[in-house]
Amino acid sequence: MESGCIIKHFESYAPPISRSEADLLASLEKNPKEYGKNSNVWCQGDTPPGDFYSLKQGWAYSFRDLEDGTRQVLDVYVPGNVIGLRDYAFRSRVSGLRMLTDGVLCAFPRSRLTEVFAESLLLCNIFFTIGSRDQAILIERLVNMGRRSAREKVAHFLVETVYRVDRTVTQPNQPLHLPPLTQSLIADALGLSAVHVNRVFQELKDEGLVSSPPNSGGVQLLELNRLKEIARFDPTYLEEDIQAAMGEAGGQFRQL
Amino acid sequence: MESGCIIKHFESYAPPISRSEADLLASLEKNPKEYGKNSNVWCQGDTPPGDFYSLKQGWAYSFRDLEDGTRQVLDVYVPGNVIGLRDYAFRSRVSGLRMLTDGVLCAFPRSRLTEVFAESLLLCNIFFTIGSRDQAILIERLVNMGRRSAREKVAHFLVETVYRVDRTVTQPNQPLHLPPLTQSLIADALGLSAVHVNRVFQELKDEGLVSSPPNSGGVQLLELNRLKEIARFDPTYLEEDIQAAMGEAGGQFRQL
DNA sequence: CGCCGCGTTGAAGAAAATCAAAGCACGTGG
DNA sequence: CCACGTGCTTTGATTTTCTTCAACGCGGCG
Repeated sequence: MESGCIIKHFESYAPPISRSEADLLASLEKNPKEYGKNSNVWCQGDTPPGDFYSLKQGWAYSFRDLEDGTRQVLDVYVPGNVIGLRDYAFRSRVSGLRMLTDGVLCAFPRSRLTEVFAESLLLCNIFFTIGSRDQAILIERLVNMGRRSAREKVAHFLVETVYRVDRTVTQPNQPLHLPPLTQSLIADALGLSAVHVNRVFQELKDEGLVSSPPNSGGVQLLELNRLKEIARFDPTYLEEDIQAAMGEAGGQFRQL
Repeated sequence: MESGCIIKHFESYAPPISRSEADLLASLEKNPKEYGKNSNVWCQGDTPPGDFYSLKQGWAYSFRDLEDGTRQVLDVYVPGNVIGLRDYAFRSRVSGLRMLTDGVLCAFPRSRLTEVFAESLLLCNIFFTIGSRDQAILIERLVNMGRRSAREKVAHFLVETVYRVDRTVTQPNQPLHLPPLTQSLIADALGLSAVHVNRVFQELKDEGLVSSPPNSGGVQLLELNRLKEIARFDPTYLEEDIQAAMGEAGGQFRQL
């Protein structure tokens, strides 16, 4: 994380980044702040939606609380993710953000984003890419929730999550490491009841596809390929490409 | 539509638009093309994802086809909407786009967008606002699908759709006019079976909340307020605000 | 006319929710 | 060290919601 988590993450979009733009990105990581497990970074309805954040360490998730006491988990974030662009156009937060574990976030004010747009066309494109990717993930979750069985939903959610973790934080030979997702969080993400998620888990455990060692705090995926089959998982929606987005003009910089 | 549907739509985000920027926007409406009802504008997987489109006339929807023959409808578009930003970061289309009625679309190439970013900070912000709004809509659909009953889902979907139509195309004293949504399209949008959607409709009709005159081709909402209650509809997520997004620097232009 | 897409209806069955209770790990305070 | 509370998981019994299958009606259109 030493060289800047955002930069590391963005390099996966656009490997060759200029020095000045790296500086620009680094400036977005100026205000690291620690947040405790289960603390709210912001709440839905907060006004005005002040800052964006980059997640430097730990896991977080965004969610909506409903009038009837239930909630919908919208997305789970891994280190390197940029969070809060979603609220860009609104007067108040459309969803809450809460820490899944202890972690570190870097805030940067919304107005700063406009400056970044003005200063670098590449970064403007990168942020657009992030927005596009965020939409692709939401769409896939929509498909998952709308047209798949509980078993498929759970498998898909797990596989997607390891994929996303893998992209940014996995060390080479570590086993696939998932955040400490509780079953009721998964349920709230997939529109299921916690009880039913548990039953699905039993099934998957009996088949030897996942395990949940009581102490390690989370789930382990034992048979990733089998789970992908069950989920009919197609990772296309996670494989964005800033080069493609910018076309032949890919390398061009904005004149300052 | 004569003065440009996009412009009209964007003025609802940011009323005072400069002449040069209006020209820029107008240039995005240069290639109107007609599409027949049920024709595909593009298909999921099409590569590369060439153009964005603005919907000038008619209705359209985006969707994903699944391996098992089912499909998930992702969003319904009304005139004035900009469609396809979602694919910005990808090598191929993540979803298909099909016409719900005869209509007119204006294409503009992806590369053109980068030029627009370079030329106008305001427009860059506007496109960012569109992306943010698109996300908010997807999130609301996620909530709808995950944590509401079929009755609530249908009510919510209908109310949202009239709201969006209302914003851009409704004439003052016309009755609330919906696109000709088939029940199975609604089902595919909400993750329900067409049969069950039909039963929900029967219920709503019996209560006098909606009607479906056989010839008018669609649904009519008779008791909007009652439907909003049922759906627990909160329009916040449709009320974006470019001014807020740009902050105090709202009026500034990029130096060319 | 006859086909086709869409809406409607009924009956049966599957998937998931709900309700209720108990177990288990972990931390906290006595 | 042990008792206790708390949050999460597990399990069974029951009920609800929604799906599936199958059939029929109905209007438009070649």
